[in-house]
Amino acid sequence: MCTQSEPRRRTGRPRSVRADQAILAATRAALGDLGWGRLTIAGVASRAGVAKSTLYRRWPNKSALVVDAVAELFDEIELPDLGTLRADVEGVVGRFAALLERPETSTSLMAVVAEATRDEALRARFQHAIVDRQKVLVVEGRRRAQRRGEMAADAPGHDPAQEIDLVFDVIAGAVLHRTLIAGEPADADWTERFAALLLGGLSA
Amino acid sequence: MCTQSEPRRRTGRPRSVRADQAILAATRAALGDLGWGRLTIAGVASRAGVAKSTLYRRWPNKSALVVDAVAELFDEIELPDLGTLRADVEGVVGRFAALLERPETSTSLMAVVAEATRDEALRARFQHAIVDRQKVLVVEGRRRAQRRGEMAADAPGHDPAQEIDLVFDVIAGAVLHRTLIAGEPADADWTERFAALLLGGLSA
Amino acid sequence: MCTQSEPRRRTGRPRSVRADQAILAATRAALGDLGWGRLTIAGVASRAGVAKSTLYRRWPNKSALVVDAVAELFDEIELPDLGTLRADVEGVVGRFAALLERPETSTSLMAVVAEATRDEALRARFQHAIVDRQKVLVVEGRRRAQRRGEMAADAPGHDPAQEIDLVFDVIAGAVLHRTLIAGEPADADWTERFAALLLGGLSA
Amino acid sequence: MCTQSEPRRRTGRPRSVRADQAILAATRAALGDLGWGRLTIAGVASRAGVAKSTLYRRWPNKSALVVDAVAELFDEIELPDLGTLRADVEGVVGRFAALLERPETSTSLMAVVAEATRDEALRARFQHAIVDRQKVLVVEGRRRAQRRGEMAADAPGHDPAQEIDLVFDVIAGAVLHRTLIAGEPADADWTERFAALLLGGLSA
DNA sequence: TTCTAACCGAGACGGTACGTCCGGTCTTCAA
DNA sequence: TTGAAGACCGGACGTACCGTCTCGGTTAGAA
Repeated sequence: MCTQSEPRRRTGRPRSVRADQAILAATRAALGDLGWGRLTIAGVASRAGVAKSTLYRRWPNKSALVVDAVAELFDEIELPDLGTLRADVEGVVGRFAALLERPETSTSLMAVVAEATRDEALRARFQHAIVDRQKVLVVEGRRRAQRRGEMAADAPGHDPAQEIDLVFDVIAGAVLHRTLIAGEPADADWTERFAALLLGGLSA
Repeated sequence: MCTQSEPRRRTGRPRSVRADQAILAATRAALGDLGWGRLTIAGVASRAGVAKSTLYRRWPNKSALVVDAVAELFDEIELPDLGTLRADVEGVVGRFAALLERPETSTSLMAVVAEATRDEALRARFQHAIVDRQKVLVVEGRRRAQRRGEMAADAPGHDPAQEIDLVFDVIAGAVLHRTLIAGEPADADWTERFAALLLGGLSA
Repeated sequence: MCTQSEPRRRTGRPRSVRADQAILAATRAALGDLGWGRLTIAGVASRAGVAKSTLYRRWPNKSALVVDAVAELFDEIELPDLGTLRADVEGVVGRFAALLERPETSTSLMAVVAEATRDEALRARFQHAIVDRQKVLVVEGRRRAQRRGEMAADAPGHDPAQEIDLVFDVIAGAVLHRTLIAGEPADADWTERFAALLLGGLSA
Repeated sequence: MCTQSEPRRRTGRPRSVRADQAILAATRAALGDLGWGRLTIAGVASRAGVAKSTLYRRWPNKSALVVDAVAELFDEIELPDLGTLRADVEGVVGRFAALLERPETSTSLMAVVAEATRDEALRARFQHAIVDRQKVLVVEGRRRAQRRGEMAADAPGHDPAQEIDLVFDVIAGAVLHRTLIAGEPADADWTERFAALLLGGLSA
């Protein structure tokens, strides 16, 4: 959501919680049907059964709305412990790829990134709502692998942040490129070969 | 260019060659200044000192124009033989990163990808003008490494296309994610660590 | 006021009397500052230090509010006996002109008339609150003139209503046209010449 | 029309003359159907079969458009020589009243006056397009009456402008008040009595 | 005194029109 | 035929109000 961080006022009619959800759902539906380019604020409001002004009271523009609408999809990603590091990697790749293949995601993710290039506030919102939410999966997978003994524990004076970022860049970037730019599916075969490459690199 | 493949007519006033270049240059300048979202056709025409109709005679719409304008930037990438596979990998990563950090590239590349999600013709144009042009660098680098003996030669009945695609996804994807999505620079340190990871994976 | 004629309920918190006056005064102030076109209900409420709902509980819409706000100004007009018919005519012209030259009157009177063209209820309210209140001045002035012998008494079987209406149309219309449409001041000179013309016509 | 006074450029596609007329006609139709308050720019454009931007290229806002649309109606008023001053007066009163009783006129005239109170440019446009156009009728009627010997010729050193203005205020104002404010028809009977009053005043 | 109905402020709600902007097409004249 | 200029249609944008509504809280008069 957009303005929830503020210390909620207590006077006046409270904002409709149903409207929030209806708008976000309508946004995702519209993205799936029309894509980013054809998506219209008025159209979203209409789908949501809500006045345009109600929508603008919550989000300042199309980009911010879409970020929040898509962010909710990323909440769904979880990584159950699949027993081995290889399985965990393949699992997260599969889930991320599945997400990117949904029409509402693919069309909007890149458009938001493009907008964010010029809009610092949007970039921050995007980072917080989507990117950071993904990175925890890498952190968690790494912790498990260390617990299982598949990876060495962190050296005492060593910050693993750089390594995590790099692995995240490689995983997320590869899936992104495969599905959205190369336009090929990240199917089981590709996933397996990618995991082999990554694990080989990590163990070297 | 867009319509050059057609069999040029002979009658009437010939098209101004200067206009072509002026339009593409103006497009890149406008992308750098304004980003994809604020770029307007009329603005580009004005910068180029050209009428809108002159522009539309050459490109069917905004996306196609931007693809061609950006594609020219990718022509600049070349990969001189740096002596070792590791140096070649670091070289191509560095060049690609430098390209993505130019404002006219970063803002437009993702926007075009987003548009291409819904527009098959645009996707094809994008593939041909940008993606394929990059992939040859991987093919070339691989050939050199084999010549040097750093990589095994292709097995007789084995098609290396899959392997090339995967490596391309990893390289391009990682740089893309690092620079545009994570918003961090792909500096020398990151590049070195990435190359180590990739080469480790390849040799495993 | 608007809803005062109804048989006041007895229970519950009574309406604030101060609010009534504050709203009407704020309306006149806003009319003077902004004119009819820029006047907003929310703005009036804010000036009056009152909530919008408090305002809507009393008046059904903008037009009705403005009619009542302006009507109070017309209550101020009185016609002291100035000794002669000519002086009385000049007196009423002067007072009416002074009223029309106040910014809150000039801007709103015509706008209300325009609205009333389409709204029968508003027209009735306007007639009662403003027009009729003016006409009595003509009636009173005529009675005085007859008493003084400046005009002949009414013939027994003759209804003077038509004559009164006509004179009212001429006086009010001429001042209105002079000040609001021609945009010229109804100064002493014009008033004198107008009175001469009217009295000439009446005595003929 | 609005921008005709400028020295017409010669490059580019010329403005559609049909659009001008279609827009003005649609405005009058909409005024008649809906009145000033409900009239919508988009609605006018739609009636005229024209894009909104085409309309805004010609008129800056609703008021200016309506002034021009109504002004054309005033062009229709002419005063054929009816033989006597009395007949001429009754004639012009009748025509003016007929104009004010048309729904597109009555609803918009006062609204424009209201707007003009705050907008000097609009006031000037209104003066030129409507008020001045009416006043010539008084000038012309007066000239005829002098030619017929019904009125004395102008004294050599005397400027008749003041007298003309006054008579214009009385005629136009009375009809206006009768029809729009009092809301009574300016029928033959009223017209006759008004003419008698005015002519009595003029000859006195 | 307590109850209670109507009030009050604040502000969100569904609507609707505004005036601006831009995309892509068409029309004119000149080169 | 191309080019420059600019009007054309269409339609989304984000803003501003309207008149209604829903909150929590207040304030008399009735019980």
